[in-house]
Amino acid sequence: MQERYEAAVVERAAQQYWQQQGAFTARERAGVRKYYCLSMFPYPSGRLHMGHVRNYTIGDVLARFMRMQGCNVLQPMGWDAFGLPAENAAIANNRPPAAWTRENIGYMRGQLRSLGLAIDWSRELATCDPQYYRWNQWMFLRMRERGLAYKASGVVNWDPLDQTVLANEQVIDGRGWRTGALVEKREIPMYYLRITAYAQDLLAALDTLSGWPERVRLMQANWIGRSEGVELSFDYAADAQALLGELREAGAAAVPAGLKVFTTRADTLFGVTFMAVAAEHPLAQAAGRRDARLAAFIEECRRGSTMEADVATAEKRGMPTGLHVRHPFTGDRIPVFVANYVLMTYGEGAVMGVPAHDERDFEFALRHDIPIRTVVAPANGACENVGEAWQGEYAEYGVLVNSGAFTGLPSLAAIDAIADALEREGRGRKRVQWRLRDWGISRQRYWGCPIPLIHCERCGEVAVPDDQLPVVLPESLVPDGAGNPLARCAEFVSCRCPQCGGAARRETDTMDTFVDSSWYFLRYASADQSAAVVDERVDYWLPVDQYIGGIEHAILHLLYSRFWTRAMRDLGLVKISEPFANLFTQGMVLNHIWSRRLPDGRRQYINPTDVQPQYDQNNERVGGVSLVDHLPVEYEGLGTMSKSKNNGVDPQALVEQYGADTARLFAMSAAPPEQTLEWSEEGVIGQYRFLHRLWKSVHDHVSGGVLRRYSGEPGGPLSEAARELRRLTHHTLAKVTHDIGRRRTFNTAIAAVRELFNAIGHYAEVDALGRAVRQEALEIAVICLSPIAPHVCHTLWHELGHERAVIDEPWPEPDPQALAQSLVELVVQVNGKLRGRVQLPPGAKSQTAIEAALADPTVQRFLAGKAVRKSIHVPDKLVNLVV
RNA sequence: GCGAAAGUGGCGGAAUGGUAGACGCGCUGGCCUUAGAAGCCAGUGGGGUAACCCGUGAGAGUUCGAGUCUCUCCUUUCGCACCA
Repeated sequence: MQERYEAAVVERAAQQYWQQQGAFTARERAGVRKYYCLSMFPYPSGRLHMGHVRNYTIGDVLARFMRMQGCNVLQPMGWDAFGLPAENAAIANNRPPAAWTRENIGYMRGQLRSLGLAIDWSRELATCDPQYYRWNQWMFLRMRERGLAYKASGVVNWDPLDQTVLANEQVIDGRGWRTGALVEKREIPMYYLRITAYAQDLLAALDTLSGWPERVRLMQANWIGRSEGVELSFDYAADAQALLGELREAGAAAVPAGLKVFTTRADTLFGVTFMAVAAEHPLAQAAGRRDARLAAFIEECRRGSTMEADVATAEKRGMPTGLHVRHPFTGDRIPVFVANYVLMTYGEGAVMGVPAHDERDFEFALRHDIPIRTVVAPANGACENVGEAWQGEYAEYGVLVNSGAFTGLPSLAAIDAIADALEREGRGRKRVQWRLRDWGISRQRYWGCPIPLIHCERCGEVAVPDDQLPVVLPESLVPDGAGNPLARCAEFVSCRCPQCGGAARRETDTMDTFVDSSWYFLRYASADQSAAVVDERVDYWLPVDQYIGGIEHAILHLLYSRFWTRAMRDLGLVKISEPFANLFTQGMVLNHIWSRRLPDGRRQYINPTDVQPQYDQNNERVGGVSLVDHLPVEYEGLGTMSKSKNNGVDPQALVEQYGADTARLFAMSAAPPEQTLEWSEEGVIGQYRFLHRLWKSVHDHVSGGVLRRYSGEPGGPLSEAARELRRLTHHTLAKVTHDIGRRRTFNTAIAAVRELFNAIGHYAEVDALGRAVRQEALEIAVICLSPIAPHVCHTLWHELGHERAVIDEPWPEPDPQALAQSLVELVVQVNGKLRGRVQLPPGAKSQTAIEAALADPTVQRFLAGKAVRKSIHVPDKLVNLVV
C-alpha cells in the first residue's frame, strides 16, 4: 500500500472503476425496494458553486447510503437550461444563448463528474432540448383543451426607454437595469394556468406530506392562503351613479353595479368609515377621468415595480375620489379613496376601511381625517374606554357595540348573522378567498420554450397540431436587451394557420422556466421515451423518495411541481398526486463580503481570497487590505455566495488542490445541512488532514498484515482496551446509521467517526486478537465514511483486504454484545444542579439509584441539614434530589 | 409591510426537557526536525488559590430540572408570484 494519500490518484481510480462497472446505471427491478434520490437540477450558469457541491453531496450521501442498505437506487441529473442569465450573457458577449448554455453544460458536467457522484448519466436531460420541451408544449395544449390554461391580461414591469418587459430582478430601486428609466406597470395579454382550481387540494394534501419539513408546509399553506369571509356589495351613492351613468352613455366598458369587497371581519361592518380601491380599479379609473389631480395620483401609482415587497413597503398613500357608496344597513354615505396599498390582484381590488379595528385603516384614517367608529369591544367588558382616548386600533375579536340589530353579539356569531342578513337582501354572501393566484406563464423573452399557439386573423387563436410539435426555438438569434428577438424573426413568426391554411402569426412569448422544472423529475423515469411524455416506468420510480434542494425553493418551484403533477394525474398520465415523498431543504452557503467605493461612486466587490482581514480586540473583522493592490477594503458581513457580491468560492480549485473527498467532507461537516454553511479555508484543510491521518492509520495497520476483523468468535478473552474499542466501534456504527439514515445530520456522523478514529489512534494492542479488533474498528470507520468520502474509502476498503467494492458492501448492523456495558454512570443533581456521579449496573431500580446518590460525599454536603422532599430518577441517566 | 426560520466559547458547531460547549478550526506549551512544514503529546468558556460561583441575544413564564417548551422584544437570514 502506498504510504501517502494522493487524492488525485485515488479519485481517478475509483471513478474509473465505477464507470467501467456501470455501477450507478439504474434498472427497474421487481421485488427490491426502489429509492429515487433527486437533487434539484442546476441552472447551467457556467461553473459549479459551493451551493451545488453541498446540494449534490447531500443527495449522493443518501443515494450511496441507501444503496448499501439494499435499495435499488436511482439518482439522475439534468439541466434547467432555459432562462434569463443566458440572455444576459448573450447581450454581453454578442453570442446566441444556446451556444453559451451548451458550453456551460459541457463544462459543468465535467465538474460534477469530478465530484464522484453516484449518478446514472444515461438519463441526463436538458430543458432546452426540443425533445424535452416538446412535452411542455404538448401538456400545455392538453391543459388548454380542459380550460386549465387560459388567456387573460396581466401586469408587468415596463421599461419605457427600452420598450421592453423587465423581470423583477432587472428592476433596481424602481428603475430599469440597463436604461435607469423609471419602471412602469403595464397590462398585457398573457396565458395562465389555473392553479387556483387545485388550491383546496394543494392545501389539504400538505397534511399528508409527513416527510416534508414543517416550516415548508407552513409557508405553502400561508402562500395558498385560504381565508373564509364575506363578500358584499356597497351600492353607489348618487354622485358615483351619476358619473358611472355618464360613462355608460359615453360607451365605456361595462361598469359594475356596486362596489364589491371581500372581508374576513364582517363583524366590523358598522365601523366602516371609508372605502379604498386600487388605482387600477374601474371606479378609480372612472373618477380619474374627470379629476386631474386624481388622475395624476393614479398615474403615480402606476410607476414603480410590480413586486409585492416594493408595493407593501412603499409609503401608504391615498386620495379621495369625491365619490361615495352607501352603507348596506345604515345607508350612511361613505367616501371612496384610491390607495396605493390596495392590490388589484387580491380579492376584489377594493377594501372596506374600519379604522377602529385595523391597524392600516387606523393610520390611513388619521392621515385623511376620517372618523373612527368603535363597533367591537373586548369581551371582558372593558368596553367603555374603547373609542375615547384613541391609542390605536383594537383588532381582536370581541363583542359588538354600536351595530344596530347586531349589538351584543360576539364577533364570530356576528359574522354569521351579518352574512345571513346580507344574503337575504342579495347584497352579499359567505365565501372562501384564496391568496394564491393563477400562474402566469407567458414571458416576453427569447430563451425559453415557445408557447405552441398561432394567431390567425380569420380563425383567431389556434393550437399548433400535435403532429407539428415541437415548435422549435431558432437557436441562432442574439438578444440585445430591447424586446424579444423572436418577435423580429420572420421565419419563426410567419406561418400558416392550421385551420384555414391562410397566412398567420406565431405566438412569440415563451414559457416561464418554472414550467420546465415542474415535471423534469417525471421525465427521468423514461428519459429515452420518444413517443410519449412518460411511460409505465414512471409508476415504478415515482414518487421521488428523497428530494433535496435549497430552502429558497420552498414555495414556488415545489408548489408548481405539486400542481403540475396533479394536472398530469387528471390527464391520466401519472397515478401519483404528490411528486416528492420526502423533502430536504439545505441551507445557503455564506462567505464574507468585502468591498470598497470607487471614485465614480460605484461599489467594487473584492473576492475574500484576495483580502487580508484585520481584526479588533474581540477578534471581529473590522476591515482588511487587498492582497492585490494593498489598498484598504471594507467589511460588509456574511452573505450568500453570489456573483454580484464576488464572494464565491470556486469548487474546481478546491477539488484540484485537495480532492473531491475533502470538498465533500467539508461541505457535510461544517454545519447541519439544513442551516447556512459558512465557508472556511481552515475548515477545509482540517478535513484534508483528517483523510491523510486516516490513510496513514490504515497503512500502518495493514503493513503488519491484513487479517479478518474480529466478529465475536472465541479466541481468548478480550482485554479491557479491546472491549472498550469494540463498544465505541459499534456505538459509532449505530450513531452514524441513525444520523445519516434518520436525522440527516451528516456533521454529527462525521464527528462520531472522528471520535472513533481518535480512539483507534490511542489503541495499542498488538497481539492477533487485539489487531483483529483494530481491523474491525478501521473497517467500520471506512464503511461509515464511504457515502461521504467515497473515493478514499473505495481504496482503503481494498487495502483492508476486500475483493468486493465498498459500494457493494451491505451496511452492517451494530453488535449488541459489543454495546453491552457492565456499569453505567448516573448524574446526581440536587435541586437540578449537578453535584455528583455514581456508577451502577444498567437497569438499576429507583430505590438503588437514589440510595447510591444519597451516599455520594459531595451530594451529602449539599444535602446537609435539609430534608429531601422529592426525588426524580431517570433510569441509567440521572437522579435529581429536591430539598 | 406580510410569511417562515435562526441567535450557544475567539470561530464553525454539539447537546430524545436531564452532565452546556461533543467534533473541528484557531490559539498556547512541549516532543520531533539543521530549519520550516507536516506529525505527535498536553491544555484551551469567564471569574476564583480553592471550595465554588457565573454563563446558551434581552426580559418574563411553565417545570423537580429549560440552550431546548410558551409569551413579549431585539438582531440576522430566506421567500413575496418575471432570478433560478
